[in-house]
Amino acid sequence: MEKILKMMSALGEKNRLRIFMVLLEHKDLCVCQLAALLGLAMPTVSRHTSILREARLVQSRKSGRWVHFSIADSIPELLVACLKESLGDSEQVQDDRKKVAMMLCGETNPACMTER
Amino acid sequence: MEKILKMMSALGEKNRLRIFMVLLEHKDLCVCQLAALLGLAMPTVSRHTSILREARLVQSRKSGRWVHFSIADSIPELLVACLKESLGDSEQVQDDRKKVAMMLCGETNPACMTER
DNA sequence: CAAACACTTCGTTGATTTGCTAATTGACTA
DNA sequence: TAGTCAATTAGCAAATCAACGAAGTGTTTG
Repeated sequence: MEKILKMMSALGEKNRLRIFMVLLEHKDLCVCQLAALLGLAMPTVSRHTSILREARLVQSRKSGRWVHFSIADSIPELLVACLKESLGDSEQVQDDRKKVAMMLCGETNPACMTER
Repeated sequence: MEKILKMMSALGEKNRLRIFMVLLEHKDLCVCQLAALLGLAMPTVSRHTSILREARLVQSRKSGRWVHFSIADSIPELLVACLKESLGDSEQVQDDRKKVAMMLCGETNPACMTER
């Protein structure tokens, strides 16, 4: 019960839900990309990602000085299905999708992407 | 997005998740039965049920001086499936199931059930 | 009509959460 | 090696939340 409870409360916060939905489509985003997306300070995003990780919704992989986040392997399939169905075409999710796509094309760069 | 967010944060609190899981199996429980189950004061339970109702997870029906709660009709099926799968056999859920069954048999009575 | 009962609303208190900046860690690079 | 950059940790202020008891609403019953 504790496990589901953590998952639900992790996803019951707007910024964390946005992070999660973005990660469903774009693997391996780093903290500063997420910070740029959400318009939050890096430490704030770092805490959100660690809450998502403790809830086993997200996993991280360190690579050089970056930490890349992805959806966890062991995540309940029905939860993902439910979220995709319920807000796959929500305005917020679509906006975020576009923003990240632009980021990855290099059209709008957060600090961490200026030289890679 | 706001809708799912409300649902998730409603279910991200232990007592509300317990109420929801119990209602999946027993329709038409009233506030004082839920209060007896959870060991909480009635105003506290009333607040929880109203949060669940605002999140459209639960619906209520007034009958005389009682208010009976049930799972809402329009609830996302996948969410229910996910919760059942994830914690259908959780210890807490099983305990609550037993407690409510005993309550309905009249073996342990909250105040509201002494004369009906 | 008055008392009892189920429930809700209100006001308060203590705990938790979200956001920030500043300081720290660890890894790359000039 | 010193400096830079991504990320985390620590510490703090503001907001939110969960619990309670007291008071109020509406309904049944004596």
